Amino acid sequence: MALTLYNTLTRQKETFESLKPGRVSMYVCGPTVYDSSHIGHARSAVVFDIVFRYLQEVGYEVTYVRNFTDVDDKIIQRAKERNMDTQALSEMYIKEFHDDMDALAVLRPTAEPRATEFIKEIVEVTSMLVDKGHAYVMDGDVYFDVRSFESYGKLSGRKLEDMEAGARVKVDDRKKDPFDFALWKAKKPGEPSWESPWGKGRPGWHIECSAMSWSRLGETFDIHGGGQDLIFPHHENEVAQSEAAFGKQFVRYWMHNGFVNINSEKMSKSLNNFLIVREILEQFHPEAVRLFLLSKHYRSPVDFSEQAMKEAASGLDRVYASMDRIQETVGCLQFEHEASGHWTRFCAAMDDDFNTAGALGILFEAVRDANRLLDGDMAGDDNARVQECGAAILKMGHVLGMFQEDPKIYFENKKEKAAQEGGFDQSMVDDLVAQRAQARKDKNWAEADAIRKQLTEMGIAIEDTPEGTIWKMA
RNA sequence: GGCGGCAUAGCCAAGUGGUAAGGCAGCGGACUGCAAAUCCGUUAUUCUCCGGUUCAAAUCCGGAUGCCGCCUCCA
Repeated sequence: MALTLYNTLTRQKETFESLKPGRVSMYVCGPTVYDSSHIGHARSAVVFDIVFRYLQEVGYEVTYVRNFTDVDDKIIQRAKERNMDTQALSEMYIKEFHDDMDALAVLRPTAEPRATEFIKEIVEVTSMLVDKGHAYVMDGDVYFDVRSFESYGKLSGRKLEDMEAGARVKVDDRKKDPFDFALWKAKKPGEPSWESPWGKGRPGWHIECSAMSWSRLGETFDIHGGGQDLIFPHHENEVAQSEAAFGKQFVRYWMHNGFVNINSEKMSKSLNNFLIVREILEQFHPEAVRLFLLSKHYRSPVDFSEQAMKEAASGLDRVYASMDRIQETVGCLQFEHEASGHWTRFCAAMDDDFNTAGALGILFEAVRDANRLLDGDMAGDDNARVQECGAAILKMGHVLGMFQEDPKIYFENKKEKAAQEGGFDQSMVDDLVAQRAQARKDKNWAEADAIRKQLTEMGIAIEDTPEGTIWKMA
Protein backbone atom coordinates (compact mmCIF):
# COMPACT_ATOMS: atom_id res chain seq x y z
CA MET A 1 0.00 0.00 0.00
CA ALA A 2 1.32 3.37 -0.91
CA LEU A 3 1.73 6.23 1.49
CA THR A 4 0.19 9.41 0.20
CA LEU A 5 0.61 12.81 1.73
CA TYR A 6 -0.62 16.30 1.09
CA ASN A 7 2.12 18.48 -0.29
CA THR A 8 1.73 22.17 0.48
CA LEU A 9 3.88 22.95 -2.54
CA THR A 10 1.54 21.32 -5.05
CA ARG A 11 -1.62 21.71 -2.98
CA GLN A 12 -2.60 18.10 -3.46
CA LYS A 13 -2.08 14.62 -2.12
CA GLU A 14 0.81 12.79 -3.71
CA THR A 15 2.19 9.29 -3.50
CA PHE A 16 5.25 9.42 -1.34
CA GLU A 17 8.51 8.30 -2.90
CA SER A 18 11.73 8.89 -1.07
CA LEU A 19 14.77 10.27 -2.77
CA LYS A 20 16.81 7.23 -1.80
CA PRO A 21 15.08 3.85 -1.62
CA GLY A 22 14.31 2.80 1.92
CA ARG A 23 15.53 6.04 3.45
CA VAL A 24 13.75 9.25 4.34
CA SER A 25 15.29 12.59 5.18
CA MET A 26 13.06 14.90 7.16
CA TYR A 27 13.48 18.36 8.66
CA VAL A 28 11.01 20.02 10.99
CA CYS A 29 11.18 23.56 12.36
CA GLY A 30 11.57 23.38 16.10
CA PRO A 31 10.90 26.06 18.68
CA THR A 32 12.57 29.38 19.34
CA VAL A 33 13.65 28.78 22.88
CA TYR A 34 12.74 31.88 24.83
CA ASP A 35 9.69 30.61 26.72
CA SER A 36 7.93 27.46 27.90
CA SER A 37 6.37 25.29 25.25
CA HIS A 38 2.66 25.63 24.68
CA ILE A 39 0.09 23.18 23.37
CA GLY A 40 0.77 24.36 19.82
CA HIS A 41 4.38 23.28 20.06
CA ALA A 42 3.13 19.99 21.41
CA ARG A 43 0.84 19.48 18.45
CA SER A 44 3.60 20.04 15.94
CA ALA A 45 5.96 17.78 17.85
CA VAL A 46 3.35 15.04 18.23
CA VAL A 47 2.24 15.23 14.60
CA PHE A 48 5.75 14.84 13.26
CA ASP A 49 6.52 12.26 15.90
CA ILE A 50 3.74 10.20 14.34
CA VAL A 51 5.22 10.74 10.89
CA PHE A 52 8.62 9.67 12.22
CA ARG A 53 7.22 6.60 13.98
CA TYR A 54 5.03 5.48 11.11
CA LEU A 55 7.71 5.86 8.44
CA GLN A 56 9.94 3.67 10.56
CA GLU A 57 7.12 1.22 11.17
CA VAL A 58 6.65 0.70 7.44
CA GLY A 59 10.34 0.07 7.02
CA TYR A 60 12.11 3.31 6.25
CA GLU A 61 15.34 4.35 7.83
CA VAL A 62 14.54 7.92 8.81
CA THR A 63 16.92 10.77 9.45
CA TYR A 64 14.83 13.26 11.34
CA VAL A 65 16.30 16.68 12.07
CA ARG A 66 14.53 19.23 14.25
CA ASN A 67 16.30 22.45 15.08
CA PHE A 68 16.37 24.83 18.00
CA THR A 69 16.47 28.53 17.20
CA ASP A 70 18.72 29.73 19.96
CA VAL A 71 19.57 33.21 18.74
CA ASP A 72 17.02 35.81 17.68
CA ASP A 73 15.38 39.07 18.69
CA LYS A 74 12.99 37.54 21.17
CA ILE A 75 15.67 35.55 22.93
CA ILE A 76 17.91 38.59 23.17
CA GLN A 77 15.12 40.70 24.54
CA ARG A 78 13.99 38.10 27.06
CA ALA A 79 17.54 37.55 28.23
CA LYS A 80 17.93 41.29 28.72
CA GLU A 81 14.71 41.46 30.74
CA ARG A 82 15.93 38.72 33.02
CA ASN A 83 19.46 39.93 33.11
CA MET A 84 20.60 36.60 31.76
CA ASP A 85 23.02 35.40 29.17
CA THR A 86 21.21 34.46 25.93
CA GLN A 87 22.86 31.10 25.90
CA ALA A 88 21.85 30.31 29.47
CA LEU A 89 18.30 31.33 28.66
CA SER A 90 18.03 29.14 25.57
CA GLU A 91 19.74 26.30 27.38
CA MET A 92 17.12 26.48 30.10
CA TYR A 93 14.22 26.36 27.66
CA ILE A 94 15.77 23.61 25.58
CA LYS A 95 15.88 21.51 28.71
CA GLU A 96 12.27 22.39 29.49
CA PHE A 97 11.23 21.52 25.95
CA HIS A 98 12.94 18.17 26.23
CA ASP A 99 11.27 17.46 29.55
CA ASP A 100 7.84 18.36 28.18
CA MET A 101 8.21 16.38 24.97
CA ASP A 102 9.66 13.38 26.75
CA ALA A 103 6.63 13.44 29.02
CA LEU A 104 4.42 13.42 25.94
CA ALA A 105 6.33 10.40 24.63
CA VAL A 106 7.63 12.37 21.68
CA LEU A 107 10.69 10.53 20.42
CA ARG A 108 13.90 12.49 20.16
CA PRO A 109 14.76 13.27 16.54
CA THR A 110 17.91 11.86 15.00
CA ALA A 111 19.57 15.24 15.41
CA GLU A 112 18.67 18.52 17.08
CA PRO A 113 21.02 21.15 15.73
CA ARG A 114 21.09 24.67 17.16
CA ALA A 115 21.54 27.77 15.06
CA THR A 116 24.55 28.95 17.02
CA GLU A 117 26.36 25.70 16.28
CA PHE A 118 26.08 26.31 12.55
CA ILE A 119 27.37 29.84 12.13
CA LYS A 120 30.05 28.61 9.78
CA GLU A 121 27.51 26.99 7.46
CA ILE A 122 25.20 30.00 7.73
CA VAL A 123 28.01 32.31 6.65
CA GLU A 124 28.88 29.91 3.86
CA VAL A 125 25.37 29.84 2.40
CA THR A 126 25.04 33.60 2.80
CA SER A 127 28.33 34.10 0.93
CA MET A 128 27.12 31.89 -1.88
CA LEU A 129 23.99 33.99 -2.18
CA VAL A 130 25.98 37.22 -2.23
CA ASP A 131 28.36 35.80 -4.83
CA LYS A 132 25.53 34.66 -7.04
CA GLY A 133 23.85 38.03 -6.89
CA HIS A 134 20.88 36.87 -4.82
CA ALA A 135 21.84 38.93 -1.81
CA TYR A 136 23.29 42.37 -1.16
CA VAL A 137 25.18 43.95 1.68
CA MET A 138 24.06 47.16 3.43
CA ASP A 139 26.06 48.52 6.33
CA GLY A 140 27.02 45.11 7.65
CA ASP A 141 23.54 43.65 7.07
CA VAL A 142 22.98 41.17 4.30
CA TYR A 143 19.59 40.96 2.61
CA PHE A 144 18.14 38.40 0.30
CA ASP A 145 16.94 39.96 -2.94
CA VAL A 146 13.51 38.43 -3.51
CA ARG A 147 13.25 39.93 -6.99
CA SER A 148 16.28 37.90 -8.00
CA PHE A 149 14.50 34.63 -7.33
CA GLU A 150 11.99 34.14 -10.06
CA SER A 151 9.68 31.68 -8.39
CA TYR A 152 9.48 33.54 -5.08
CA GLY A 153 6.02 32.85 -3.69
CA LYS A 154 5.53 29.40 -5.16
CA LEU A 155 5.20 27.61 -1.81
CA SER A 156 2.69 29.98 -0.25
CA GLY A 157 0.96 30.63 -3.55
CA ARG A 158 1.26 34.38 -3.58
CA LYS A 159 2.71 36.99 -5.82
CA LEU A 160 4.84 39.85 -4.63
CA GLU A 161 2.56 42.31 -6.43
CA ASP A 162 -0.57 41.00 -4.72
CA MET A 163 0.97 41.08 -1.29
CA GLU A 164 2.24 44.57 -1.63
CA ALA A 165 -1.14 45.88 -2.66
CA GLY A 166 -2.80 45.67 0.71
CA ALA A 167 -0.18 44.42 3.10
CA ARG A 168 1.23 46.26 6.02
CA VAL A 169 4.90 46.05 5.37
CA LYS A 170 7.52 47.86 7.33
CA VAL A 171 9.17 50.44 5.18
CA ASP A 172 12.90 50.27 5.06
CA ASP A 173 14.32 52.50 2.39
CA ARG A 174 17.59 50.65 2.33
CA LYS A 175 15.95 47.48 1.06
CA LYS A 176 15.41 47.03 -2.65
CA ASP A 177 12.04 45.42 -2.04
CA PRO A 178 9.89 45.46 1.08
CA PHE A 179 9.95 41.67 1.13
CA ASP A 180 13.72 41.38 1.09
CA PHE A 181 14.71 39.75 4.35
CA ALA A 182 17.85 39.68 6.45
CA LEU A 183 20.29 36.81 6.09
CA TRP A 184 22.80 38.45 8.39
CA LYS A 185 22.29 41.26 10.90
CA ALA A 186 25.11 43.57 11.88
CA LYS A 187 26.00 43.54 15.55
CA LYS A 188 24.28 45.96 17.87
CA PRO A 189 25.60 46.80 21.32
CA GLY A 190 24.92 44.10 23.88
CA GLU A 191 24.02 41.44 21.35
CA PRO A 192 25.75 38.14 20.78
CA SER A 193 27.78 38.18 17.59
CA TRP A 194 30.12 36.22 15.37
CA GLU A 195 32.75 37.13 12.82
CA SER A 196 31.75 37.25 9.17
CA PRO A 197 32.97 38.66 5.86
CA TRP A 198 30.57 41.57 6.49
CA GLY A 199 31.75 42.32 9.98
CA LYS A 200 30.50 41.12 13.33
CA GLY A 201 26.88 40.12 13.49
CA ARG A 202 24.38 37.33 13.83
CA PRO A 203 22.22 35.27 11.48
CA GLY A 204 18.72 36.23 10.43
CA TRP A 205 16.00 33.77 11.23
CA HIS A 206 15.32 31.97 7.97
CA ILE A 207 18.88 31.22 6.96
CA GLU A 208 19.59 28.83 9.82
CA CYS A 209 17.16 26.24 8.50
CA SER A 210 18.64 26.37 5.02
CA ALA A 211 22.13 26.00 6.44
CA MET A 212 21.34 23.24 8.93
CA SER A 213 19.19 21.16 6.61
CA TRP A 214 21.89 21.45 3.95
CA SER A 215 24.53 20.38 6.41
CA ARG A 216 22.61 17.46 7.87
CA LEU A 217 20.43 16.29 4.97
CA GLY A 218 21.95 17.67 1.80
CA GLU A 219 20.83 20.05 -0.92
CA THR A 220 17.60 18.19 -1.58
CA PHE A 221 15.67 16.20 0.99
CA ASP A 222 12.34 14.47 1.31
CA ILE A 223 10.08 16.06 3.89
CA HIS A 224 10.04 19.47 5.51
CA GLY A 225 7.50 20.12 8.22
CA GLY A 226 6.28 22.83 10.53
CA GLY A 227 3.25 24.77 11.65
CA GLN A 228 0.95 26.28 9.06
CA ASP A 229 1.97 29.76 10.10
CA LEU A 230 5.51 29.11 8.93
CA ILE A 231 4.53 28.72 5.28
CA PHE A 232 4.92 32.43 4.82
CA PRO A 233 7.37 33.96 5.16
CA HIS A 234 9.66 31.45 6.84
CA HIS A 235 9.41 28.46 4.53
CA GLU A 236 8.96 30.58 1.44
CA ASN A 237 12.24 32.24 2.32
CA GLU A 238 13.95 28.94 2.98
CA VAL A 239 13.00 27.76 -0.48
CA ALA A 240 14.32 30.96 -2.01
CA GLN A 241 17.60 30.80 -0.12
CA SER A 242 18.32 27.14 -0.68
CA GLU A 243 17.28 26.93 -4.29
CA ALA A 244 19.04 30.18 -5.17
CA ALA A 245 22.20 28.97 -3.44
CA PHE A 246 22.30 25.38 -4.67
CA GLY A 247 20.33 25.52 -7.88
CA LYS A 248 18.35 22.40 -7.02
CA GLN A 249 14.94 21.53 -5.70
CA PHE A 250 15.08 22.11 -1.95
CA VAL A 251 12.28 19.95 -0.56
CA ARG A 252 10.14 17.26 -2.18
CA TYR A 253 7.21 17.23 0.24
CA TRP A 254 6.10 20.09 2.47
CA MET A 255 3.88 19.19 5.41
CA HIS A 256 2.17 21.75 7.64
CA ASN A 257 0.16 21.10 10.76
CA GLY A 258 -2.87 23.17 11.76
CA PHE A 259 -3.29 25.29 14.87
CA VAL A 260 -4.61 24.58 18.30
CA ASN A 261 -7.38 26.93 19.36
CA ILE A 262 -8.36 27.41 22.95
CA ASN A 263 -12.09 27.38 23.56
CA SER A 264 -12.63 28.32 19.92
CA GLU A 265 -10.25 31.24 20.09
CA LYS A 266 -6.82 31.55 18.61
CA MET A 267 -4.02 31.44 21.13
CA SER A 268 -2.55 34.89 21.32
CA LYS A 269 -0.61 37.19 23.54
CA SER A 270 -3.42 39.72 23.71
CA LEU A 271 -5.97 37.16 24.84
CA ASN A 272 -3.40 35.76 27.19
CA ASN A 273 -4.64 32.26 26.57
CA PHE A 274 -1.43 30.41 25.83
CA LEU A 275 -1.70 26.99 27.34
CA ILE A 276 1.58 25.71 28.62
CA VAL A 277 2.31 22.03 28.18
CA ARG A 278 3.46 21.49 31.72
CA GLU A 279 0.29 22.98 33.13
CA ILE A 280 -1.83 20.71 30.98
CA LEU A 281 0.19 17.71 32.07
CA GLU A 282 -0.51 18.52 35.70
CA GLN A 283 -4.15 17.91 35.00
CA PHE A 284 -4.22 15.28 32.27
CA HIS A 285 -2.44 12.08 31.37
CA PRO A 286 0.12 12.66 28.59
CA GLU A 287 -1.47 9.96 26.47
CA ALA A 288 -4.83 11.69 26.82
CA VAL A 289 -3.18 14.80 25.40
CA ARG A 290 -1.86 12.78 22.47
CA LEU A 291 -5.24 11.15 21.97
CA PHE A 292 -6.85 14.57 21.91
CA LEU A 293 -4.30 16.00 19.47
CA LEU A 294 -4.56 13.02 17.14
CA SER A 295 -8.34 12.82 17.17
CA LYS A 296 -8.49 15.33 14.34
CA HIS A 297 -6.61 15.38 11.06
CA TYR A 298 -3.25 17.13 11.43
CA ARG A 299 -3.99 19.80 8.86
CA SER A 300 -7.23 20.96 10.46
CA PRO A 301 -7.46 23.27 13.42
CA VAL A 302 -8.19 21.53 16.70
CA ASP A 303 -10.05 23.13 19.57
CA PHE A 304 -8.67 22.62 23.04
CA SER A 305 -11.17 22.72 25.88
CA GLU A 306 -11.68 21.17 29.27
CA GLN A 307 -14.52 19.09 27.86
CA ALA A 308 -12.52 17.87 24.88
CA MET A 309 -9.72 16.78 27.19
CA LYS A 310 -12.12 14.98 29.50
CA GLU A 311 -13.52 13.12 26.55
CA ALA A 312 -10.05 12.12 25.47
CA ALA A 313 -9.26 10.97 29.00
CA SER A 314 -12.45 8.86 29.02
CA GLY A 315 -11.48 7.31 25.74
CA LEU A 316 -8.04 6.49 27.07
CA ASP A 317 -9.58 4.80 30.11
CA ARG A 318 -11.72 2.74 27.80
CA VAL A 319 -8.72 1.39 25.93
CA TYR A 320 -6.78 0.61 29.08
CA ALA A 321 -9.80 -1.06 30.64
CA SER A 322 -10.07 -3.31 27.63
CA MET A 323 -6.34 -4.03 27.66
CA ASP A 324 -6.69 -5.02 31.29
CA ARG A 325 -9.49 -7.45 30.48
CA ILE A 326 -7.54 -8.93 27.59
CA GLN A 327 -4.52 -9.39 29.78
CA GLU A 328 -6.58 -11.04 32.50
CA THR A 329 -8.23 -13.46 30.13
CA VAL A 330 -5.73 -14.46 27.49
CA GLY A 331 -2.58 -13.69 29.38
CA CYS A 332 0.22 -11.41 28.51
CA LEU A 333 -0.37 -9.15 25.55
CA GLN A 334 1.87 -10.40 22.81
CA PHE A 335 3.31 -7.66 20.71
CA GLU A 336 4.77 -10.18 18.29
CA HIS A 337 1.43 -11.88 17.75
CA GLU A 338 0.53 -11.43 14.12
CA ALA A 339 -1.97 -8.63 14.02
CA SER A 340 -4.18 -8.85 10.99
CA GLY A 341 -7.38 -7.11 10.00
CA HIS A 342 -7.32 -4.21 12.40
CA TRP A 343 -3.70 -3.49 11.73
CA THR A 344 -4.18 -3.57 7.98
CA ARG A 345 -7.04 -1.12 8.12
CA PHE A 346 -5.14 1.06 10.57
CA CYS A 347 -2.28 1.26 8.07
CA ALA A 348 -4.67 2.13 5.27
CA ALA A 349 -5.82 5.13 7.29
CA MET A 350 -2.28 6.16 8.14
CA ASP A 351 -1.23 5.75 4.51
CA ASP A 352 -3.87 8.27 3.61
CA ASP A 353 -1.98 11.40 4.58
CA PHE A 354 -1.62 10.28 8.20
CA ASN A 355 -5.32 10.16 8.88
CA THR A 356 -4.97 9.60 12.61
CA ALA A 357 -8.63 10.34 13.28
CA GLY A 358 -9.62 7.50 10.98
CA ALA A 359 -6.89 5.30 12.43
CA LEU A 360 -8.21 5.95 15.91
CA GLY A 361 -11.59 4.72 14.72
CA ILE A 362 -10.01 1.37 13.84
CA LEU A 363 -8.29 1.31 17.20
CA PHE A 364 -11.59 1.66 19.01
CA GLU A 365 -13.13 -0.97 16.80
CA ALA A 366 -10.44 -3.36 17.94
CA VAL A 367 -11.32 -2.48 21.52
CA ARG A 368 -14.99 -3.09 20.92
CA ASP A 369 -14.32 -6.36 19.10
CA ALA A 370 -12.18 -7.62 21.96
CA ASN A 371 -14.75 -6.62 24.56
CA ARG A 372 -17.52 -8.26 22.60
CA LEU A 373 -15.60 -11.52 22.44
CA LEU A 374 -14.70 -11.33 26.10
CA ASP A 375 -18.36 -10.90 27.00
CA GLY A 376 -19.19 -14.00 24.97
CA ASP A 377 -18.56 -17.65 25.73
CA MET A 378 -14.97 -17.59 24.46
CA ALA A 379 -15.51 -20.81 22.54
CA GLY A 380 -13.61 -21.97 19.48
CA ASP A 381 -10.87 -19.67 18.35
CA ASP A 382 -12.14 -16.71 20.35
CA ASN A 383 -9.05 -16.81 22.45
CA ALA A 384 -6.82 -16.29 19.45
CA ARG A 385 -9.12 -13.58 18.15
CA VAL A 386 -8.90 -11.69 21.42
CA GLN A 387 -5.15 -12.01 21.26
CA GLU A 388 -5.23 -10.60 17.76
CA CYS A 389 -7.15 -7.59 19.02
CA GLY A 390 -4.75 -7.13 21.90
CA ALA A 391 -1.73 -7.33 19.63
CA ALA A 392 -3.30 -4.89 17.19
CA ILE A 393 -4.06 -2.43 19.97
CA LEU A 394 -0.48 -2.55 21.16
CA LYS A 395 0.92 -2.27 17.69
CA MET A 396 -1.26 0.71 16.86
CA GLY A 397 -0.33 2.18 20.22
CA HIS A 398 3.31 1.83 19.31
CA VAL A 399 2.80 3.98 16.21
CA LEU A 400 0.61 6.47 18.05
CA GLY A 401 2.88 6.65 21.08
CA MET A 402 0.08 5.48 23.34
CA PHE A 403 -0.93 2.57 25.59
CA GLN A 404 2.63 2.09 26.67
CA GLU A 405 1.78 1.50 30.31
CA ASP A 406 0.73 -1.69 31.98
CA PRO A 407 -3.03 -1.32 32.46
CA LYS A 408 -2.83 -2.26 36.14
CA ILE A 409 -0.22 0.37 36.75
CA TYR A 410 -2.15 2.88 34.68
CA PHE A 411 -5.22 2.55 36.89
CA GLU A 412 -3.20 2.40 40.09
CA ASN A 413 -1.42 5.63 39.18
CA LYS A 414 -4.69 7.23 38.33
CA LYS A 415 -6.06 6.45 41.75
CA GLU A 416 -2.95 7.70 43.50
CA LYS A 417 -3.03 10.89 41.54
CA ALA A 418 -6.70 11.38 42.36
CA ALA A 419 -6.08 10.89 46.06
CA GLN A 420 -3.19 13.30 45.98
CA GLU A 421 -5.20 15.95 44.21
CA GLY A 422 -8.13 15.48 46.53
CA GLY A 423 -5.82 15.90 49.49
CA PHE A 424 -6.98 12.67 51.07
CA ASP A 425 -5.13 10.24 53.16
CA GLN A 426 -5.53 7.00 51.29
CA SER A 427 -5.55 4.84 54.42
CA MET A 428 -8.36 6.90 55.93
CA VAL A 429 -10.45 6.38 52.83
CA ASP A 430 -9.50 2.71 52.84
CA ASP A 431 -10.76 2.44 56.43
CA LEU A 432 -14.12 3.93 55.54
CA VAL A 433 -14.37 1.65 52.55
CA ALA A 434 -13.58 -1.33 54.78
CA GLN A 435 -16.22 -0.28 57.28
CA ARG A 436 -18.74 -0.05 54.51
CA ALA A 437 -17.71 -3.44 53.21
CA GLN A 438 -18.36 -4.92 56.64
CA ALA A 439 -21.74 -3.21 56.84
CA ARG A 440 -22.63 -4.61 53.46
CA LYS A 441 -21.56 -8.05 54.55
CA ASP A 442 -23.89 -7.69 57.51
CA LYS A 443 -26.55 -6.49 55.13
CA ASN A 444 -26.71 -3.28 57.10
CA TRP A 445 -27.60 -1.25 54.02
CA ALA A 446 -28.40 1.92 55.95
CA GLU A 447 -24.92 2.00 57.45
CA ALA A 448 -23.31 1.14 54.12
CA ASP A 449 -25.19 3.86 52.31
CA ALA A 450 -24.40 6.39 55.02
CA ILE A 451 -20.69 5.76 54.59
CA ARG A 452 -21.03 5.94 50.84
CA LYS A 453 -22.85 9.24 51.22
CA GLN A 454 -20.08 10.53 53.44
CA LEU A 455 -17.49 9.58 50.87
CA THR A 456 -19.55 11.11 48.10
CA GLU A 457 -19.58 14.38 49.97
CA MET A 458 -15.82 14.21 50.08
CA GLY A 459 -15.88 13.89 46.29
CA ILE A 460 -15.04 10.22 46.32
CA ALA A 461 -16.85 7.72 44.14
CA ILE A 462 -17.28 4.11 45.23
CA GLU A 463 -17.17 1.21 42.85
CA ASP A 464 -18.08 -2.28 43.99
CA THR A 465 -16.39 -4.85 41.82
CA PRO A 466 -16.26 -8.63 42.05
CA GLU A 467 -12.73 -8.26 43.40
CA GLY A 468 -13.79 -5.83 46.09
CA THR A 469 -14.52 -2.16 46.40
CA ILE A 470 -12.37 0.48 44.83
CA TRP A 471 -12.67 4.22 45.03
CA LYS A 472 -11.64 7.24 43.09
CA MET A 473 -12.29 10.92 42.80
CA ALA A 474 -15.66 11.64 41.28
C1' G B 1 -7.11 44.37 -1.50
C1' G B 2 -4.74 39.28 -2.32
C1' C B 3 -4.44 33.91 -1.00
C1' G B 4 -6.38 29.59 1.40
C1' G B 5 -9.44 26.42 4.51
C1' C B 6 -13.90 24.63 6.71
C1' A B 7 -19.52 23.58 7.10
C1' U B 8 -21.44 15.59 8.66
C1' A B 9 -26.13 13.51 14.92
C1' G B 10 -26.54 16.93 21.57
C1' C B 11 -20.93 17.64 21.26
C1' C B 12 -16.08 16.02 18.87
C1' A B 13 -14.91 13.66 14.30
C1' A B 14 -13.61 10.01 9.81
C1' G B 15 -15.52 9.29 5.11
C1' U B 16 -14.10 12.79 -1.40
C1' G B 17 -18.81 8.89 -6.77
C1' G B 18 -21.88 3.26 -4.83
C1' U B 19 -25.77 4.12 -0.68
C1' A B 20 -23.20 7.60 6.58
C1' A B 21 -16.41 4.78 10.86
C1' G B 22 -15.24 5.93 15.73
C1' G B 23 -15.24 8.75 20.49
C1' C B 24 -17.95 11.54 24.37
C1' A B 25 -22.78 12.36 26.26
C1' G B 26 -27.93 10.12 26.20
C1' C B 27 -31.13 5.98 26.15
C1' G B 28 -32.25 0.40 26.67
C1' G B 29 -30.28 -4.17 28.68
C1' A B 30 -26.72 -7.16 31.66
C1' C B 31 -24.58 -6.62 36.46
C1' U B 32 -25.82 -4.55 41.67
C1' G B 33 -29.12 -4.91 48.16
C1' C B 34 -29.76 -0.03 45.74
C1' A B 35 -26.14 2.60 43.20
C1' A B 36 -21.65 3.68 40.81
C1' A B 37 -18.30 1.77 37.55
C1' U B 38 -17.94 -1.66 33.57
C1' C B 39 -19.64 -4.29 29.32
C1' C B 40 -23.13 -5.03 25.34
C1' G B 41 -26.76 -2.84 22.29
C1' U B 42 -28.83 1.58 20.37
C1' U B 43 -28.91 6.76 18.49
C1' A B 44 -28.11 11.02 11.26
C1' U B 45 -33.44 7.88 5.27
C1' U B 46 -29.19 11.88 5.92
C1' C B 47 -24.30 15.14 5.42
C1' U B 48 -25.46 24.40 5.70
C1' C B 49 -28.82 26.01 1.55
C1' C B 50 -30.15 26.33 -3.89
C1' G B 51 -29.36 24.58 -8.72
C1' G B 52 -26.58 21.13 -12.17
C1' U B 53 -23.82 16.50 -13.97
C1' U B 54 -24.64 11.05 -13.18
C1' C B 55 -27.91 4.80 -13.23
C1' A B 56 -25.89 6.57 -8.52
C1' A B 57 -23.31 12.53 -4.90
C1' A B 58 -22.00 13.99 1.90
C1' U B 59 -18.51 13.08 -2.00
C1' C B 60 -17.98 16.22 -8.80
C1' C B 61 -19.55 21.31 -11.05
C1' G B 62 -21.92 26.33 -10.47
C1' G B 63 -24.10 29.72 -7.04
C1' A B 64 -25.61 31.47 -1.99
C1' U B 65 -24.92 31.84 3.29
C1' G B 66 -21.98 31.23 7.63
C1' C B 67 -17.34 30.47 10.29
C1' C B 68 -12.01 30.56 10.30
C1' G B 69 -6.80 31.14 8.97
C1' C B 70 -2.63 33.60 6.39
C1' C B 71 -0.56 38.14 4.02
C1' U B 72 3.38 41.13 10.84
C1' C B 73 6.76 37.49 15.55
C1' C B 74 4.14 32.92 16.03
C1' A B 75 3.71 25.59 16.10
